[in-house]
Amino acid sequence: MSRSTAKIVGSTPSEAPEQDEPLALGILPTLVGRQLRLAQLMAFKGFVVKVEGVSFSPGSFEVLELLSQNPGVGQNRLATAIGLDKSTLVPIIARLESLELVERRPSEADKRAYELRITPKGRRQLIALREYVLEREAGITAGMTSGEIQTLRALLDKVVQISL
Amino acid sequence: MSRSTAKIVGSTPSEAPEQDEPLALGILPTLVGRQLRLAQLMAFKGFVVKVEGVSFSPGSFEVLELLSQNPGVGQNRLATAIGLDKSTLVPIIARLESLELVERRPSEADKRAYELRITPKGRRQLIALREYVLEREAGITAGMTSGEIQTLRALLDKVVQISL
DNA sequence: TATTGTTATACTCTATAACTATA
DNA sequence: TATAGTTATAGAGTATAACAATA
Repeated sequence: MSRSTAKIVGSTPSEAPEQDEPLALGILPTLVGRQLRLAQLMAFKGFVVKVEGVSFSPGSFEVLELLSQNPGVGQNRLATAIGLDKSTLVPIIARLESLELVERRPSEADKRAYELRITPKGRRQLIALREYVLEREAGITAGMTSGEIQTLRALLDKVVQISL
Repeated sequence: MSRSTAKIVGSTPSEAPEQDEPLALGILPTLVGRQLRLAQLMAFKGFVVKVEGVSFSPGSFEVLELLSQNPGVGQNRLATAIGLDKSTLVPIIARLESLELVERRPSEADKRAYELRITPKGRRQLIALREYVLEREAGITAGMTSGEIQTLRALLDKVVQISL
């Protein structure tokens, strides 16, 4: 991946760089947006959890975590909370249901709706998933002090909030 | 729709939350990885530049920026610098070429290779693109002091470097 | 009329593998 | 054998629009 060696910025070389030297990056390294993209790419590279032979994406983990905290919610509210469209959630829930990690029960109060609950099996796997996720976290924040981690979280939160 | 009105904070509620209160998020907000994902999502939401009726993705911008700094590079090195596979770059370059923003010239030294150069037209549009990108940057970092921005960039850089 | 969840569809971004033409 | 670039293909991940049942 790219290296942000501080090369000459502001003047354009007229010849191609030698094969072994890194490309000049111009203003790219100064862009928070790009750094955000690269950092996120790195953070999720190879994110595949395997619990009991089943693999999970970050999205599935979030669904299980939210269901463990909010038993009985419907798909609409769940989608909104994760920041996805309701239609996007359909295949995710379907898969989790077929794995018997999530249960869909018709709501009695509202016959259009379903109540989603995590099953005991789902809860067991969630515990293993949390462990994996926390390991990844440790990898992402390796080399940072706990103060830096807190700062990073706070600043990222600002980015998330601002653009809402 | 009668539900328990007991609000349990800090432990897992056994009933679904009311419609109007937000979902309990558990450990999710403490995860830097997730914050990274959300922040990136927000930062690039609706990123579409229109210059002279042509729209550009963040990827196209990076290609133009890198070509303006490194005239004559080949697609392989360019792909590596952006962090993409060489095959992924093919359609991007093809589009930029058909728009006459980039020129592909067969290398004389290596008959397998092409030398990529940004055209004058491409350079003009790049200037407009830079302006848009810097506007987005301002949006992303709105509400931050320049010290905070520097800190954020440094911490994101740590994430990028660490995982290499 | 509005909302819940589903379906059908499609777009973006990305990668892998196999190919060609050179090196 | 290895490399530059292309092609074909496929997989995430996401969205929009239209629909049936229900509110």
